This record gives sequence, structure tokens and C-alpha cells, in this order.
Amino acid sequence: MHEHDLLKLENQLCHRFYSVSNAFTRAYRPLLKSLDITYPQYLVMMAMWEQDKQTISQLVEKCRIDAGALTLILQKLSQKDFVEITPSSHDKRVKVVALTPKGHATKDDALAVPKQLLCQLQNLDAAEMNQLKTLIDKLYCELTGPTGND
Amino acid sequence: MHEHDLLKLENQLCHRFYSVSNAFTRAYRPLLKSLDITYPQYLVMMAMWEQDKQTISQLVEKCRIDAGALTLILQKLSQKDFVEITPSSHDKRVKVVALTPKGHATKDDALAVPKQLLCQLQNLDAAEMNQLKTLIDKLYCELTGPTGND
DNA sequence: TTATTTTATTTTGCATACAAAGTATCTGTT
DNA sequence: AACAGATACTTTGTATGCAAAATAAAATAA
Repeated sequence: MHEHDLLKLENQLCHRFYSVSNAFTRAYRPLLKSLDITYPQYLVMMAMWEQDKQTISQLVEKCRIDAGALTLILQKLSQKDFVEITPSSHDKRVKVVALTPKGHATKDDALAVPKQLLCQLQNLDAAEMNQLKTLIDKLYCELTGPTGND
Repeated sequence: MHEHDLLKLENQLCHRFYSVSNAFTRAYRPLLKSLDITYPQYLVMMAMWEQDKQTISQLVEKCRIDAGALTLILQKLSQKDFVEITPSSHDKRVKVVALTPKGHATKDDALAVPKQLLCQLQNLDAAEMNQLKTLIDKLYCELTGPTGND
């Protein structure tokens, strides 16, 4: 590859991730609208459905959302009565996020979301999907470096 | 895969793209700091270095940046004297973006950016890189659908 | 030509993303 | 116990990302 090509958009892996990541968010928006949550809020809810009662730090790590941004997102989810945020009794610095009954119940409706989205990805078979996941996971580790969480 | 697994974060392709895309932006930030541009601004500059004097619509298509967001980004680049924005004489609706001498000269400095970033990705060989690109391009087409631009 | 529709771009309102600074609290030390 | 340093979050300021409404100007229809 010529030095000149290093700056071509077509050759940038980063631009592909930028495009696809934004395309995912746009694709999810209409599906999430009926649940009344945004895409990042959906990520947090998925983490919560996997395990109830997590600290904010745990959610930062699992969702890979910035702590500052997560504070806002959790406030929104709390205002909409999906979760409840309570200071820990042991350590007053720590806050525990817990699903409300509404938040818990929403999981059933949410199941339709990945099903609908997968319909849009018919032409990618399971093997390609797994290949993608493996390569992307490797890339994430490289990018975040030895200090990264994974 | 059980229905239950459909909502696990670990299984979400979208979350991988979300994580990696943000990680890319963070990885580029320190490298772009000396150029005094942000990552989206860098995408626009790459498009401009490939071809000078483009309309905003052309940049929207190539950079895959939302038109509303691009308006702001171009204003920033214009304020910093990287580009100049001029209404077309033929069609007053259209605006033409052109590199300034400073914008043109910055390309030389920018060459260091992809070189430095590639150093962080040593463990991904060229074959894996191309595999990734191919799979992601396929995915982008699926996500944006037949009406998408590619 | 005048009214209608389309096109190119900007504006608006809301929701992140994130570095950096700030706050409250806890832990280990002396 | 008092203090320094580490932690867990929150706040602040800047920069997108995007849908939807608003503008302005060109193309087209009547």
C-alpha cells in the first residue's frame, strides 16, 4: 500500500466502524421506539436483564459506556421507572441499580427487538457472524491496550 | 441459541461495533490533537484530501456523516481555516467546500496519524484486516438496506 | 408565468460521548 | 484519631448524531 493510500477513507477500518455503529443505532431506533428507550439505554437494560442489582461501575465495565454518560442514561431510565438507583448501605459512595417491576416486565417486549433486527441481516450467515465477532473482539483488545478491561 | 440469549450483551454484534467505534475515536484523539481537529473533522479532511472542491452533499455521502452534523463540522473547519465554504455560482442552494492552503498543507502532518495507529494494531495481520473490511462492508449494506447508498 | 414540488442546506431539540474537574466517602498510615 | 491517597460518582464544557422542521432556491407542472 502506498503511503498516499494511508489517508484514503476507503482504507480506513475506523470509518467502517463509525459508519456501521451509527447505522446500527439508526436501525434500532424504530424498533426501540415502542419500548420508549434509546439505543444506549437498551444496552444498559440488557446488562440489567442479565443481572439485577449492579453497581454503576459494573455497568460501566459491561456496557463500555463512559461513567459520565452513564449517569445521565441511568437518570433517564430512572425517570421512566425502568430502574431504581439506591446508595449502598455498606459504602455510601457506591450506588446500586435495580430493575423496577416495569423494567423487569419490559424484557418480554424487548425480545422482539433482536428478532426483528436479525431479519435485516439475512445475508450474513452464522459463520460470518462469528468470524466478525472474533475479529472485532481481537481488535477491541488491541485498541484499548493491555490496560483495557478485556 | 436459546431465545433467552438473544438479549445478552455478549451476543450483540451492535454492542461490539459500539465499543470499537468509540474506542477508535478515543485512540485517534491524542493523535489528532496536534493537528487541532477532532475525529469526525478528520474524516471530512480525508475526504477533502482525496478530492478538493466538493459539495456538502458529496461529503455527506462519502463521510456518511449526517447533513445536520456536517454543517457544524464544516463551520468548525472553516473557522480554523482548513476549508473555505462558497455558494455555487450555478446553483445558489449548493455550497462548495474547498481546501485552504493550510488545509492542503496539513495532509503531510496527517500522514503520521494512520502510521501511529497501525502500530497499535500489530497483532492483526493484513489478511484479518481485509476479512474484517469485507464482512463489515457487507454488514453495512444489509443494515442500510437496498435504499442505502452503497 | 404562477403555483407546486423537489432539492440542498441549516436550524432545532434531544441524547449521548468524553476529558477534566469536583465531591463525597472510604482505606491505609502514622 | 487525623491525614494522605484512592474510589465511586457527578458535574461541566465541548463536540457530535440524528430526526424533524424550517429556509431558500431550482425544476416542473399547469
